[in-house]
Amino acid sequence: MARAKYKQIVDFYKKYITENKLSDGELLPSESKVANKFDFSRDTVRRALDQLEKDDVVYRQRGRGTFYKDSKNKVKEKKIAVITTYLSNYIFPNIISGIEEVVSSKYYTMTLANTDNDPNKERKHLRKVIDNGVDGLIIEPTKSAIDTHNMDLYRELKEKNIPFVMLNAYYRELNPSYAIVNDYKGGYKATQYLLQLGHKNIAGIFKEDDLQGVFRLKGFKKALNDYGIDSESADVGTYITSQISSYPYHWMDKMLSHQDQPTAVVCYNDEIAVDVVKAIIDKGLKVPEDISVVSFDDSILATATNVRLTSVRHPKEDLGRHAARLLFNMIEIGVEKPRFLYDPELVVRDSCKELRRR
Amino acid sequence: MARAKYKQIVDFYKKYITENKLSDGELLPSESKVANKFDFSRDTVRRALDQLEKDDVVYRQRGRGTFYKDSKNKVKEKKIAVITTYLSNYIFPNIISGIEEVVSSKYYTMTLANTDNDPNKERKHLRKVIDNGVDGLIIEPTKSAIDTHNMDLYRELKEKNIPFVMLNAYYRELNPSYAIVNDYKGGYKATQYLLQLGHKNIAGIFKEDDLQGVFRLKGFKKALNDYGIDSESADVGTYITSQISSYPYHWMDKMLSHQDQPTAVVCYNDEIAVDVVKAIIDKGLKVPEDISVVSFDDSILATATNVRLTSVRHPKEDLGRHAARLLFNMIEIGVEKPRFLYDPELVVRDSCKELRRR
DNA sequence: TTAGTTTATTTGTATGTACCTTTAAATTTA
DNA sequence: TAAATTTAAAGGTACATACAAATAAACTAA
Repeated sequence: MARAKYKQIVDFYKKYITENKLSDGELLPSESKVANKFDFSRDTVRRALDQLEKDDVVYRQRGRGTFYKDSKNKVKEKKIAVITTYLSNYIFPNIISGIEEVVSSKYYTMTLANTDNDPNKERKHLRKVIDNGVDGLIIEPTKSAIDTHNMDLYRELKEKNIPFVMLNAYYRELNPSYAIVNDYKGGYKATQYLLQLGHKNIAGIFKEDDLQGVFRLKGFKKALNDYGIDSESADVGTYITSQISSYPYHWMDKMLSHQDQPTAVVCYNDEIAVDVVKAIIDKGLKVPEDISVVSFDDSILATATNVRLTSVRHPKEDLGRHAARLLFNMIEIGVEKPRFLYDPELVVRDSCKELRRR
Repeated sequence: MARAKYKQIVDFYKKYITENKLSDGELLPSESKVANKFDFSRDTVRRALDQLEKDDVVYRQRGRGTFYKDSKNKVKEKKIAVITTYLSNYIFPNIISGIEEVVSSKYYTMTLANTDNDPNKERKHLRKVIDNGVDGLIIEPTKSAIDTHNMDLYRELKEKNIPFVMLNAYYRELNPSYAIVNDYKGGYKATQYLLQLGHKNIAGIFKEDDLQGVFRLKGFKKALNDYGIDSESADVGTYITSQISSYPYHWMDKMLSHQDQPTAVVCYNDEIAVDVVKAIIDKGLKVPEDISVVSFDDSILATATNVRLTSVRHPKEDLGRHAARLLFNMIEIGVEKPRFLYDPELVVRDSCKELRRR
């Protein structure tokens, strides 16, 4: 069967509704009339009306007829989900605020969840999102550099055509839509700045279980190499999420015991920088007089501390806004792979000192 | 017709499902078998299955059969809405994080919106929440002390039996469920602390368009009176939301030009305290040596600043958690008016000095 | 053993016919 | 004129029949 007859009738009724600009409650041609018109059996017409009734386009009343049921009474608010690693601290409130700003300007609501950078929690929330049905998803992946064991669920998102935008980091193999900061360039610029101030012995501390850290480290090494310093000889500390509370302080403390103490440190982000600065001060040294520090994200911590930190800007609210807009482009216009890549600059403050050229 | 035949078949299938304790996806007797069994036409059986399919009890696959669709797969996730004045700054991320923690431990999702303390935005979001249907709402009212022009919508919430919990402040006339801090006591304790340190000339700056500010001011005055100081003679500055960016600094600046300069200031919250401290420092004075400062909320600002602030504790995450739990008690157990009133204590840090008794 | 083919079973589409129930309008009656 | 009755039209239920399309199991050939 090329095309079911009853579907022709469905189309006929739909066309009738649009062409005659019917409004809510208006009468449609009766079953028998349409059956005669097409020379189909009345049962075929009924089958079509069954379909339309199921689809909530018409309602029927015995003895009266079949009536158009206007869809404007059933506009469903659309829902998007936002899953980030954290909610309440650091730059995340700003990112979320940016998303909310865009979301609530449309007829959408957003649901929030956080993973604490735990892939199991991420899995739970992804499952929930898929099973429950959302119109779109903004997600910051957990441990994006090492752990991809929720890849199956990400693929399920794609199979079920649930539009999603990856935030802050993305899995290359998924070839997804994303809104991220160019961390490689950020790492390069931060390090380049120190090099231009005359620093040669530059240490770095980076998180290695998310892609932001991996790329920042790559940029760090590239800058060193470009300025004639073997990046392999540089002191680099790496840590993972679970070590976050103790590692940075102790690593810096150890660095300061070296005979060949670094003159500058590149820190994964402002949170780490705060610990690093504390370790420096506790050793009786000063920032930037003895040690220069640069970090990332330009968060509230960068200015709240005693030494205002020189930090690579993170767009925060703006990244959130962009992520939301990308998602809307996918949902409403059907844009395939919209992307936003932010090229960060360095915000220079008081935590770095120029070395006299030797 | 006494009873439609197809309804007998509907009942037969329903009975079959319960008696054989079918679980999701199990096969049901085929159309023709049932038709033969009852000696009805197959079309009548189909009519019954159409009904069951419409009711989401079965699904059919051509060539395979008709299968039971277990309803436990259709449990709808419940939805609660959270409306706060702000999202991304100050103590709000913590409050929201506390709510989220409780919400996501259950099979709930939460939607977020913020009002910027603007009653019009509040109205928009309330309208959305009511029209769209949520299972519950946590809301921090805007300008709770002066503006109640969304009272009609709050009443609509009650009429439609949508459970809601008011956060941080509440409208007494609604007699609602709430999770708040006892700001009166907080105001009293903060002021009492200064009085006990020997301060007699104490100024205060309070926000007057929300109830937190009104109650904190009341507690402030009560403490003064209890210690034999006429609260009417005290220097009190009040401001509203729109003046927040300029008023506190200038007010403090003016205070310091008085011939009878205060020795201590009670500030509405840490944000204000930061501006007040800045005004003091800009005059060449020091905290706490010249002027003592206490504030409210014990936020990140209280410790991030140069002078660590003595501040009245706000439970933040815990308040969020409590608000969410109260709401669940209303939704799931039907508790009538669950309430949480936090009795705050003062966190003593470095911003106050003891005066020698004269 | 494996790959393709056939067959039986199941649901999906379609037609024709018959009669029932509800509704609203037309007609009749008091 | 107002109330009661009749009638036409609409959708609702039911049966018989036929063939189409999808699926899974049984069968067959390489």
